[in-house]
Amino acid sequence: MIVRVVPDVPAIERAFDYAVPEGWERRITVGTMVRIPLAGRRVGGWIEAVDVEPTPGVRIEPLAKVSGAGPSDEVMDLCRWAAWRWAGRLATFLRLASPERMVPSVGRRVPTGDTAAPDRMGADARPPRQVLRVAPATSTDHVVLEACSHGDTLVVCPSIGQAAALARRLRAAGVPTALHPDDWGRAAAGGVTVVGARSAAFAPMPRLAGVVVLDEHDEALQSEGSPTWHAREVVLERARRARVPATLVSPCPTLEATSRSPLVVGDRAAERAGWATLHVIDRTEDDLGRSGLYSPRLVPFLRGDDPVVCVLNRKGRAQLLACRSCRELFRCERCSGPVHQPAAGVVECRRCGAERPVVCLSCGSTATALLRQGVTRAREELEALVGEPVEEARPDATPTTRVSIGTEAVLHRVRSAGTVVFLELDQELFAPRYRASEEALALLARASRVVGGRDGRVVVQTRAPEHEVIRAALLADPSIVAEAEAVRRELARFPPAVTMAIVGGEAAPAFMEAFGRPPGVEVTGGVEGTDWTLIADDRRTLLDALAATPRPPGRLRLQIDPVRIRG
DNA sequence: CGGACAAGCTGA
DNA sequence: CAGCTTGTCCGG
Repeated sequence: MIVRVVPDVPAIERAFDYAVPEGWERRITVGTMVRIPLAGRRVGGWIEAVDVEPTPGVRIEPLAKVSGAGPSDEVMDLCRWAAWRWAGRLATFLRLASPERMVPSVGRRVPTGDTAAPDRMGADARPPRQVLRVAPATSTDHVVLEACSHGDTLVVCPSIGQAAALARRLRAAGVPTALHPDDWGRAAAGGVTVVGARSAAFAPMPRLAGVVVLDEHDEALQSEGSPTWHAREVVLERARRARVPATLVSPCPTLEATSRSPLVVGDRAAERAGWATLHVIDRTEDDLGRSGLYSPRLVPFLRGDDPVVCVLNRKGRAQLLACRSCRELFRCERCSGPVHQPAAGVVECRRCGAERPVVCLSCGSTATALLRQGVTRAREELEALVGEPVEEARPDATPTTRVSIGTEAVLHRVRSAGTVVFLELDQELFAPRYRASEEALALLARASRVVGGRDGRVVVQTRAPEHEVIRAALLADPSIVAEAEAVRRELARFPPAVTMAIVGGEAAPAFMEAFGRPPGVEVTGGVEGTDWTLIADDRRTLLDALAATPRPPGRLRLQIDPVRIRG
C-alpha cells in the first residue's frame, strides 16, 4: 500500500508518497503520525491520504516508523483551511492539532461508521450561531452546561488556567471532560466534552455536537506571532463544517463576532449587576505638569480594609525624563532617541537599546524630573500616600499587601479585590491602536470581574470623562462602544470592515515583488524597509492572492488582521 | 529545512 | 584551475 505524507517541515509545502511495510496497514489511517526518510534524513510527518496511486517515475521509500495517532481527516481539512485563512504553513497547524506526547493508539468509544455528529438541525437548517453578552462578574457555566447536555462540546477559553478551572467544575457537575492538550487521547476517543485554551480549537472531537468560546473578546485567543490565527474563527469554521451550533460568550463582544452572528442580550438588570460600580475621577481641571499620578480625590478609595489593586500600564521607573537644572529632555547619546528609566540610576534608549547612567548630556547634572512615571516610582509614591506597605505585582507572584500596584497583568493574577484603580485610563483610551476602545472596555470588564460586579468598585482617573468607553462601563452597555466602533472601522478601513495583511521580514521585498498588484487589493508601505500593508474589501480576494504567491527563501512575517498594527 | 550541486571569486 | 563561497533547487 502507498500513502501520501505531509512532512513536518514547514518550509516544505508538498506531500510525498511512501510504501507501507507489510503488516503496518492496520495502524495507519489519515492523520497518523509517522517518521519518513526525506532527502537523506528522517523527519516526522502526517499521513494525508491512504491507498494512493504512486506518482510514476519516482523511487518509493518505505515509512520509517509509525509514531502514533494524529489529527482526524476533518481536522486535517480544518488545518488546510486555517493555513489559507491566515496565510500560514500547513505543518504549523498540523502540529497544533497533534498530541504533545505521542498517543500510540486511540481506543474509540464511538463505533466506526457512527462518527458523524448528531444532526440536531435537520438536513437543511443552518445550525444556530449566537453571541451571548453576559456581564463580566456573571458565571457562564450554565451556558457551557446547556451546550454539553446536547453531546460532546468543544469549549475554548482564553487561558489554560481558566480552562483547567472550568474542567474541574464540569467534572464536579458530572460531565465527562477532557482537558486539552493533556487528555488528547481521551478527547480522540469521543464521548467527552473538551476544554482548553486556544489550541483546543484543533482538538480531536469525533462526535462534535457544539462549540462554545468563552471571553470571545480576549486577545489571548489570537496567536500573537505569525500566523495570527484566531481560535474564535477556527471554532466557528469547525462548527459550520460539522453543522453544529456555536455560542460565543463575552461581556463586551467584538465586532468580529457580532458582524457574523446575532447578538443575544439577556436581562438588562442582571447585566447591570454584573458590572462594577464605576467611579470617575475627572482630572480635566488638574494642572497638566505638576498634579502627579494621584488625585487627592483618589485617597478615600485607597483607605479602608478592602484589597485595592492599582493599574498603571508603564513598566520601570520613568517613561520620559528631563534634567531638573537645564530643563533639557534626556536623550540617547548614540542615536538621540527618547530614553526611559527601567531602574534607578540608568536610562535606556527606546530606539537602539543603549544604556547609560542618569547624567544630563548638556549640563552634567544628575537631578531628573520624571515627566512620565513608571510603576516602580508610582509604587514608592503610593506607599507614602496610603501609609502602609505596597507591593509591586511581579509576573510570577501574587502581591501580599492590601494595596498593590502593577501593569494590567495584575488583573490576571489577583483573584479578587474590593477596588481596582486605573491610575491613567487615558493611556488605554487613546492608545495608538485601532482596537484601543475595545481593549480599554475589556480592561474595565476584567476589573469588574475581579471586584465581583456591582458590589465592587472600579475607579478611573481620566481627562476624558465623557469617553464612550467610560459611558459604556457606567451604564453597563457595551453596545455604546460597539456602535461607535463599527462606524469608525468602516470609515478608517480597519478589520473587520476589511481584511488586512501586514507583510514584513527579510523576504518581504521578494514576496511583494512576486505578489504584484492584484485587482481588489490595496497595497501600501514597503518604503525604507517598513512593512507592507495589504487591504481588501473581500477577504477571499486577498487570501487567494497571498496563497497564489510563491514564498521566497528567508524569513517572512505574514500577519492577517493582527491585533497590533506596527508602523 | 538542509544537503547537493552548480555557478561565480580568488590566488598562483 | 583547484579550492572555496554563495546561490538555487529539490526531496518520494
